[in-house]
Amino acid sequence: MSIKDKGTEQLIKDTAKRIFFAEGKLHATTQDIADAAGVNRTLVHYYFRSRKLLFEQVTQEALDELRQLMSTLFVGKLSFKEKLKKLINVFMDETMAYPYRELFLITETNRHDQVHADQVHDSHVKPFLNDIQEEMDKGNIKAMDPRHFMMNLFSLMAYPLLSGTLSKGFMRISDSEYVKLMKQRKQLIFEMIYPNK
Amino acid sequence: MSIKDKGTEQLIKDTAKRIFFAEGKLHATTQDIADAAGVNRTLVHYYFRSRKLLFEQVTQEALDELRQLMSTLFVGKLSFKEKLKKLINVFMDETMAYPYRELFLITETNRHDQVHADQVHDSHVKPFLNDIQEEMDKGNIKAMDPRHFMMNLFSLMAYPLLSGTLSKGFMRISDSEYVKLMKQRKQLIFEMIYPNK
DNA sequence: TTAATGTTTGACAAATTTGTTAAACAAAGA
DNA sequence: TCTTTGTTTAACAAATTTGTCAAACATTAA
Repeated sequence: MSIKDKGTEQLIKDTAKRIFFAEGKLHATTQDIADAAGVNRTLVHYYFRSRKLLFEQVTQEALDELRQLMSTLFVGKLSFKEKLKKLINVFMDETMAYPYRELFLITETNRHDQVHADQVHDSHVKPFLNDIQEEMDKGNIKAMDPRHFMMNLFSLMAYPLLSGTLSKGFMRISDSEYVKLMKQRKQLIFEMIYPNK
Repeated sequence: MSIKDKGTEQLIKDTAKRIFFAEGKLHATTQDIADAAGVNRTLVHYYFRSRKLLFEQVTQEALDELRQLMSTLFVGKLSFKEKLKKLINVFMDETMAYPYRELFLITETNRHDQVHADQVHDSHVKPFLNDIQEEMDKGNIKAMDPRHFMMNLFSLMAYPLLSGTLSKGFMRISDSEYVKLMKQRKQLIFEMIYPNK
C-alpha cells in the first residue's frame, strides 16, 4: 500500500484531542489514550514513535486550526460587523466543543519553555488588528489599543467555557443552565463589543 | 517542640505554588518541587505523606484564598462602584503574580472528576450577585443576568494573563509591552463593565 | 499461491517517578 | 550529660509509564 492508511493513526489522534481538548485531562498517559481509542498502546508508538511526538503533532495541528479559523473568518467581503458576528458564532461553537484546547496549548508551551505560538503569523492577525483600528476610526467601536479589543473579545468567548467547572461550582449553576447561559453569550458578547447598533 | 515548625513545610508549599501558579508547570514532579525549594525530596513525603496530599492541600488553600478575596472585597461600606474598582485592582494584582492559579484549579478538578469548587459558598458569591442585580435595577450598569456580568468581569481580568504566552505569540507583543498592556487593563476593564460614569 | 509490505499484539526492558526505611543529625529539656 | 523528639539524608523498593522487539496477522500485488 503506497498511500498510508489513515484509519488507526487518525483515530488515535482524534481520541487524544478529545481527551485533551474536550475532557481537559492534560495528564493523560499513552495508555489512557490507547484505551479510550480502543487500540493497543503499542500502536501509539508505531504511528507516532513517542508520546512527545504525538503531543507535538496535536499541538501543531491545534495551532494550525486556530490560524485557519482566523484567516478564513477575516477574508471575504462581509462587513466588519458581519465578520465579527461570524467569528463569535464559529469560535464559540468550536470552544463549546473543545473548551480546553487553549488550556492544552498554554500548558504545553509552558512545559517546554518554547513558544510554538508565533507560528501563527502576522499575516493572519495583523490584518485583523488593522480592521479593528479602521472600525475604531469610523467610530463604530470604542477607541482603544486594538490588541485590547482582541483580548477582550477572546477573553469573553473563551474564559467562561474554560473555567466551566469552577464557575458552576462558585455560582451554583447546573449543567443544563450552563449550556443555556453559554448560548446566550454569543449575542451578549457581540452587544458588549459592538455596542452602537 | 510542641508547636510544629512551619519552616520547611511552608517552604515546600510556597515553592509548589510558585511552580504551579506562577510558572504554569502543572506537570511538576515531587523532585522538581524539591529541587526548586532546595530540599531533599524525602521531605515532601515527610511533611505531606504523598504527592496527592500536597496537591490537595495546595488546591484547598487556593480555593480558600479565592473565597477569602471575594468575601473581604464585598463587605464594608464602600459603594458598589468603589468595591468594583477595588476588586479589579486586587484581583488583577493577584492574577499578575499567579496567572496560572485558576488553570491549576481547573485541571485538578478535571483530573479527579471532583468539584471542590462548590466549597466556595453562596454565602460569598450570592451577596455579590445580589449587589450586581441592585446596581442594574438602579440603572448604573447594563441589565443582564448577573452571572453573565460576573463571568464577563472575571474573563476580562483573568484570561489575558492566563493566555499570556499565546497572546504574545499571536500578536507579537514583547514581555515589557505586555506588562504595560496588563496594567492598562485595570482602568479599561472598569470602564467596560461600568460605563456610565 | 506466494512474496512482500504494512499492521497489530504480547512480552519484555528501560526509564521515570513515587513511596519507605533506617540511620545520621540537630535541638531542647530533664 | 543523656535522653527524647523532631528533622534530614541516602539507599532502597515499588509502582507507573514509556519504549522496543519479534512474532502473528492481514492485505495486496506478482
